[in-house]
Amino acid sequence: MKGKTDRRQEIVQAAKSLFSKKGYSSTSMDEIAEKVGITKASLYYFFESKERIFAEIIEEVLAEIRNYMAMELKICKEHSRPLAEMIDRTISICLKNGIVIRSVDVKMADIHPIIFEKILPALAEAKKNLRQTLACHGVAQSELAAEVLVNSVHAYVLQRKHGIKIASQKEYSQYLASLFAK
Amino acid sequence: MKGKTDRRQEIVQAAKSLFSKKGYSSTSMDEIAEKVGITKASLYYFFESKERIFAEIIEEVLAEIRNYMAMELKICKEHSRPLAEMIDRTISICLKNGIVIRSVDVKMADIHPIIFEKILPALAEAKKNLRQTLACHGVAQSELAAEVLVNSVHAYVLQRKHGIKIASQKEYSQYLASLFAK
DNA sequence: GTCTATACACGGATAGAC
DNA sequence: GTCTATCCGTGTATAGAC
Repeated sequence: MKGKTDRRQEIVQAAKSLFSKKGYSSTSMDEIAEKVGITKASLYYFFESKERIFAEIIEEVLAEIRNYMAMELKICKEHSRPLAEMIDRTISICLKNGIVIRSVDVKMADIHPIIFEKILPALAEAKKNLRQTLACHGVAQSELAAEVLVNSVHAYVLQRKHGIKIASQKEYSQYLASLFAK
Repeated sequence: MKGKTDRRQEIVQAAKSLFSKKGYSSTSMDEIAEKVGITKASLYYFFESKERIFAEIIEEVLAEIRNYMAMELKICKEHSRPLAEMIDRTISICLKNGIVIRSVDVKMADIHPIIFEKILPALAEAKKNLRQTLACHGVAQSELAAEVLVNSVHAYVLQRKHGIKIASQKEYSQYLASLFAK
């Protein structure tokens, strides 16, 4: 009925939404299947395991983030734009994806080491791009700044997902920018 | 053989260590029991459920954090001490406990609402004390600052636990202080 | 491709002996 | 208090029909 790629993508979307909210191990294949509107068995037509779905999500998200970060670096080099806007866009991208990938999270998910090793480079490159972009915006100690920024955005997305009261996106990004700018 | 309170405490310690590293739902009662050196069944002599162990850990950690925060607030009001030192001490306390409790984490653990409601006040008070302490140190927008600080320390502890390369505690606390101080 | 049925392992929890 | 044995629900994954 659906194109093969469509279904795959639906599954990835459903799983992404559930993993990001409840965490990898608390999410069952049944829940993913139900969200897609098929049965659990059908998932295994597209993916050989739950871990493989997780790996695909991570690869997909990291690819998008990496592309985005590369673009931000380019923007920063060519024009002079406010840091707050860059952070605001970063939060938007992360909210759209609904999930912020950090190596700790992957380690906590207890994903098979071989899969983990495969995604490490993408993770490292995304972080490197973020660091360079911050440096380009004149942020001091960009390594540590990137660390703080990633964790702040990670927590922001999570809290929004769980309906926990938190500052507006605009307020939050301006605050973070003000921390790094001074 | 052991005093009743001792065993209870051993169980709490083992569970704390495992929950904080692998997360609540990825940790099994068997693992906790093995770490203590008893069987799973024996755990149920002391605790009626896995959730109850979790609740006890949270209560214990929050009590310590709350006391510590109250002390920091007092210190700050009476003497004038560097912010970096306060942050450094906070990280030490969190590393010692091995776990930083945030409401998102409790929500993600999918703990029974009734238990969750019980710990909410302690969570709120700890955060309030942190906010006041930061304000006392002259930190602007202390609400947002507390948010960023908690998440940074949370991530720091987690990364240390998983052996992920990160700045030294001293460097990290000084950096965070420098962000808030300016 | 999607389903029903099922195999199989794991995890939480209890029963009852010692 | 701690154990062995066991119950039972859930979860991943597979077999095989349609």
